[in-house]
Amino acid sequence: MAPQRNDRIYDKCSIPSLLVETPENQNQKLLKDNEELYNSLNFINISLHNALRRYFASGIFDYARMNSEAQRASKEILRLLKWKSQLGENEQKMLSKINRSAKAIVLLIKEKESLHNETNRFKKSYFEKLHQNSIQSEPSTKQEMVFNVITQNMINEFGSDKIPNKGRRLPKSLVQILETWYEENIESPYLSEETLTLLVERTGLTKNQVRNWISNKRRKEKVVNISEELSYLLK
Amino acid sequence: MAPQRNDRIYDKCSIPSLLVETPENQNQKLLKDNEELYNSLNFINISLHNALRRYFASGIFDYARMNSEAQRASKEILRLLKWKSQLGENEQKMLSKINRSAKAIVLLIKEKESLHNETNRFKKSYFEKLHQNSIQSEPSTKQEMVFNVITQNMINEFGSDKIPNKGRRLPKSLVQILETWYEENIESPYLSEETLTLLVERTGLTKNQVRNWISNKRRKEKVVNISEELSYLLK
DNA sequence: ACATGTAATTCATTTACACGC
DNA sequence: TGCGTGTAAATGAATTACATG
Repeated sequence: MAPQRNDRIYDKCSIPSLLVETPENQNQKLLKDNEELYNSLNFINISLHNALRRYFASGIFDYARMNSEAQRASKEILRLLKWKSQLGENEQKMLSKINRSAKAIVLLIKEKESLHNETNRFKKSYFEKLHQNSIQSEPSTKQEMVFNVITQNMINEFGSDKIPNKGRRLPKSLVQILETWYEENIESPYLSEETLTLLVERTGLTKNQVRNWISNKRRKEKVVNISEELSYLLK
Repeated sequence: MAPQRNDRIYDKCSIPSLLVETPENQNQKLLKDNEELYNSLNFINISLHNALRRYFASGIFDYARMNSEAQRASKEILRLLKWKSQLGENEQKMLSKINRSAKAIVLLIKEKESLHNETNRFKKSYFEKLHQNSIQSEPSTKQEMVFNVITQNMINEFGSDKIPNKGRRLPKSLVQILETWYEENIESPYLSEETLTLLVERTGLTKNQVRNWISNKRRKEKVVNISEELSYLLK
């Protein structure tokens, strides 16, 4: 009934499963028609695939390289896809693989970005508090190191500092947790002290953030219900 | 197939048809329960209805008054509607009537606004061209007069001046015309010289605006089609 | 703690225009 | 040329935070 927004395709396929098959070995028996298009697509697929494997092998997230690789791939694909009527079955399958890899990369990038932002917020409040004027938060050239050093717990501890976050989206994964709780308790979506603590633990958000989210959610549902109600009689 | 955005409820009921019934006479036989709520709603309905009738009787668009009246009504309604379970059938019907009137008023306001904007653009280019420094476009306190004085034709004639309009929405009614043409010619949505002239006449837009719109529409459809294609194989 | 109002922000979409073919 | 493509600017709806009673 309630309009859910989070049905994103690339959440459904796990990233490790993308890496099971090595793309170079697939479909060695090629086709006559569209051979060039197929080869171009295959090349893109391999390069994306390698980018993902590189990351999962080394654990190092080369943001700039991965980003540019994904960007270039998606532009190249759109360039190739001038006329969809030209696409054979094999090209479609290859596109599907490319799409999955590219979206996995985008997903990774976004997660890193949001974690990077939270990291900066943490660093800022941390340094402002303890070393008021001595240590300036060093210009972070190594995003991957920051990512490895800051844990969720550390963010939780310092998350209650007053850095206003008005309008800034919460990470989708956290919203999903809240959304799930709300749907499960749709009959009476109000927080007890225990559920509040539980959700604070699960999400790493502050009490106020959880309370606000649930409150805003109740309001949203209400508005949706009312206007459905009203428009019902409007034919 | 193509996602249409323009299915707005209040486009379906013509405004004059709203004015056929005089609200004071309806439903004189009242109910015991919720009597107070019903009376409040009825009062709002009457005031909105009167605003509309005032406009259609006199032809004068009292923007500020109508706007504030509609705003006040919608706030009052939301305040009354704290719990939808308290709504009886009569209250729902009354809400339906109120909703129709309020939306008609909002529609009127928006149309006036967009016409007012076009009017100002016209005046600006007109005066800049002819009376470079003598006549400054007078501060327009009388929106309703401007609306009555400027015709679509006058706007057409001066619409080809170079006042960039990037990102500014075209009036919905014009977009509807282009949309209709596009759907009718979906098999080959390309403009000949004659169809271009026809659409320029019908919409009052410039040749370039029509060409741009159709071109942007082709691109949009293509992207939609491609991603449907891709997501199909993604399960 | 809640409903409600509303400010600040973001995101996808709309329109306009530049460039190369 | 008109076309496809890239992209800038603006919009408007949705998201989050916070104030009030």
